[in-house]
Amino acid sequence: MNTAAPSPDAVETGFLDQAEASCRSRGASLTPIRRLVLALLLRHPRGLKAYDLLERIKADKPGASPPTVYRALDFLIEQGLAHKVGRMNLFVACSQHCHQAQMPGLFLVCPRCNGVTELQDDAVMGALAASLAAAGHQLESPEVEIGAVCPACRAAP
Amino acid sequence: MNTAAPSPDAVETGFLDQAEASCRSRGASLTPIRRLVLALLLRHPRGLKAYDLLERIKADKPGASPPTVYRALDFLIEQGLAHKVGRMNLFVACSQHCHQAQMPGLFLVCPRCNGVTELQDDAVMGALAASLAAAGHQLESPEVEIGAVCPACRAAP
DNA sequence: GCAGCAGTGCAATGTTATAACATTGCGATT
DNA sequence: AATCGCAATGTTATAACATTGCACTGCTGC
Repeated sequence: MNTAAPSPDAVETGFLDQAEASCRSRGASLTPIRRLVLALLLRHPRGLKAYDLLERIKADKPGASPPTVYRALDFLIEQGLAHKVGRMNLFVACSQHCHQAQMPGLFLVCPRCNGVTELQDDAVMGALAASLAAAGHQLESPEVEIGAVCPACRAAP
Repeated sequence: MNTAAPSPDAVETGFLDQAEASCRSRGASLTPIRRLVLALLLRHPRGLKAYDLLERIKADKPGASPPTVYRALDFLIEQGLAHKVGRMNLFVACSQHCHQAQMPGLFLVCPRCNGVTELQDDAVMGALAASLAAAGHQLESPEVEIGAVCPACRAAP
């Protein structure tokens, strides 16, 4: 239809294909179910709950059950393609390159709208890592989740 | 028994009394149930799950039910006396002075042993706050929870 | 063929949290 | 004293989130 710019669908498909390749390179496979879950997460940047996801999956796969979703999510999280927002039992796609970059990233979770923003700030992360190291601790994962009210919700209280 | 140093019980009671006073000064009251929950949390620095707490409360209050616990926890959290570890659905007493200091504090949560360490690092927190502000966000709460392997667990894998 | 394994379907269950409504206890007002 | 108002608590049920265990399928290498 449109050759001037890639359509959103094309962007999504591109991302999925890339994710698939990246999985394969690690000996894992992005099966249809997993790909579907990832696609759903990509389409909902605010994140989705496991059971919302389940409802949506059922449209394609009527037999889907909780384990279907959780298994797919575990896989995606293992592969660095998705994250769980602990606070809210919310899952989001890691649409950014945080898993490509070596530097850990910040996840800003808005408690009002559930929006998740990924923020890259090497100065902060460097300071944080240094401080943890000084205390003998070691960052668990490259994603640090922080509760912070987003600009939109700050403006409209 | 021992007049040379305060016993652990005395320390705990002192802390509870202090908490009670602090609540009263804000027009809230640390009722027996709430005090009991706080005491249990203090005795378990690794944190407790809501239903573990419930079991223990039942020893004193056989009629206790889930809402009993959750209401007490909500209250304690509101008052800055306890904190929920989102990741693990774990509740810990805020034994430190993080609620007295103006500066937000870091909560280091070890994913292996569930231990929670409170860390005060103004440089990191300052940098973090500045970075968030630059992105238009605002820290939600003065407690920032971070998954980090603790020294003990790092030493003994 | 068929042993082994990753992925999936399915049922049951476990765990965490809240809704909804009734009741109690206590200080203030009349 | 009777009543009201209000915070806290009791009680029941259920919603929401997550896992376990086992059976089955389809593939890959022998």
